[in-house]
Amino acid sequence: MSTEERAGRNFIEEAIEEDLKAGRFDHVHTRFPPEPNGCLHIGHAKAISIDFGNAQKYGGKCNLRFDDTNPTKEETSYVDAIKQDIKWLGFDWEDREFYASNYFERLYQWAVQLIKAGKAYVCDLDADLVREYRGTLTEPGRESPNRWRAAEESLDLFERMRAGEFPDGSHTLRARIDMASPNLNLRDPVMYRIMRARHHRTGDAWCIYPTYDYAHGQSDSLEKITHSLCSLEFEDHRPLYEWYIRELGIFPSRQIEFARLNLTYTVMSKRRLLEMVEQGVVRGWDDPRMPTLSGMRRRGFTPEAIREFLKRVGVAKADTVIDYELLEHCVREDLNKRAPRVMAVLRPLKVVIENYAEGQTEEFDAVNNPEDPSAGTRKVPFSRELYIERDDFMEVPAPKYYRLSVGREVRLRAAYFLKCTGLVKDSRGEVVELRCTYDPATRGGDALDGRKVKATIHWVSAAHAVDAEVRLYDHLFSKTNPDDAPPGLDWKANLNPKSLATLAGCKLEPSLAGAKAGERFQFERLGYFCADTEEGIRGQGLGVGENRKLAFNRTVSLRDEWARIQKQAK
RNA sequence: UGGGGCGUCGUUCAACUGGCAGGACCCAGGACUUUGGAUCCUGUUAUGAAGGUUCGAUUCCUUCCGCCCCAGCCA
Repeated sequence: MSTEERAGRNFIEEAIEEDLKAGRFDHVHTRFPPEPNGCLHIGHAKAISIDFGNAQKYGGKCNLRFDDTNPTKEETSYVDAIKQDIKWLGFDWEDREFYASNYFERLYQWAVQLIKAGKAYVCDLDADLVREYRGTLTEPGRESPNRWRAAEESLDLFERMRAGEFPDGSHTLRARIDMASPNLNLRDPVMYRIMRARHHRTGDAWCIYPTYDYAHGQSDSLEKITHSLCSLEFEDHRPLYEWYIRELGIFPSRQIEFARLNLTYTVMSKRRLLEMVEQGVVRGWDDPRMPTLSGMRRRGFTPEAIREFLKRVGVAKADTVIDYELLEHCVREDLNKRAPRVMAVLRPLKVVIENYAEGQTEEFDAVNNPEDPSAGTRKVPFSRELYIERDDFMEVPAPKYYRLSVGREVRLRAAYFLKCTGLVKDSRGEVVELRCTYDPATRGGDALDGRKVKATIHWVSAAHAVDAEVRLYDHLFSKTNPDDAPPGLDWKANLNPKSLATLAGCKLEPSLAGAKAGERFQFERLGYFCADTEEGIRGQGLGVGENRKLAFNRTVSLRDEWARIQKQAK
């Protein structure tokens, strides 16, 4: 292996290669182990790409395993959503869809084995007492009164726990390890708790459920996972997983921990995302402002852009907060290459071309994508009355503003030069219409006399335009770090009240009338937009039939030099 | 205070394991442009601190400082 190949390798890849070289494993088998208690977010996408990515890279396999050990929080609907998201991201677990709940009987038998070996016991302490006996960070814990109870007695009690003889919370099965361990996870951790809850897969078959800590390592072991990749907070749990594996004498996976992904201007914990969903701060898990994969999908992000983003983010052990701008950069880069250009006027201002005959129409060929000649051209209708963007006209032009103003000439994209000759105001003094003239000699956008214009603006023929609703999204939080809240307030105080702006009555070029849900476009000079999948017509795309309602979500704006200049001027 | 981790440009990842600290994003200039887009060029800024070993330290040693995680019958 050349030095070039070695360089740039992350620490997980180095570890895997060491293992392969040293013969600790002769292949690579990983797993992605979500709990079906919420939807996947971009942080999970990092884990997915590490788990599936390393399997791919080393010619191995990656399992999908639902860690469903807590029936009070888990639902089948989340299982389905998670599967959909992983597929969408572009990864495939083939037929290896597993559940920790598949192993309940096996885990139970192992627990029995540990009890018989004197390594586990039934404890009668309730939750409060268990906590009290555990000690603190600096003081050792105390032994449970039942710690040395005979194995036969524990066995009997454990069987009766399973049989449903005891009320919820009255007993637990605990591993007998070390109440004085500086690692609290080793102070006789709970293996089983009594919980009368219907499980999404096993129904009412069980009234005792294994804890995650008891189930996880053995699940990996059962699946012969070689490399169990997880996030940093489980580092302290590794000695516990290894204890179970050792005591049971079963296949030892190697756990390697990496830092989770954080993004500026957002929160990334399922608990908080759930809270926003439940409190109606957002419209659901797939609200386009959410960092969930379903939200990002609806927003218009591509799986390719997300994978590229993750690649650039890298893998390390230091806590990280990635600039949201990097994500934006990656979508723009991807969509620039693939999204067809169209013209859409979000805040319409009417233009009447005085020297263009009433009732006359013509069509122009507009380039679909200057980055991709094979994308071809389309027809765009033109007529005497147009809509242009309000922002593309200034009654009193600011310095360095070189769009339209009375007396100025600009180019209408793919059409003609247009000169503003006057304006019409309403009773409140607001400009409601521009009077203009066009130059017939500039058809297609070039002046034969060689004269130049400083700006090219987009437009839509009023008579041919289709109406749509367009949603403009901004950061969900107004601070880069939502936790940076005033004294006494929490992260919710930093919710951005302007994270959603809904614009009705937007005017789109007619080619957009048949846009299908999920289709992405560049609205020229504005940004990338995605036809919404929720509103409009279920399944068959938008803009047809009785339910006609076109709606687009802004994925990301184009980089905006003018906005920068304005900002600097302030 | 116990244990486990982590400290390299503003952000993130590198530096072939002792040899000129590099890339990407961001930012600032400029070129080009029928998108103030894209593209291209240029530029600013970093090894947490102090000692030590060495011809030479981001890398090895010592001490210190800072940040994150752990006291669920959550995962």
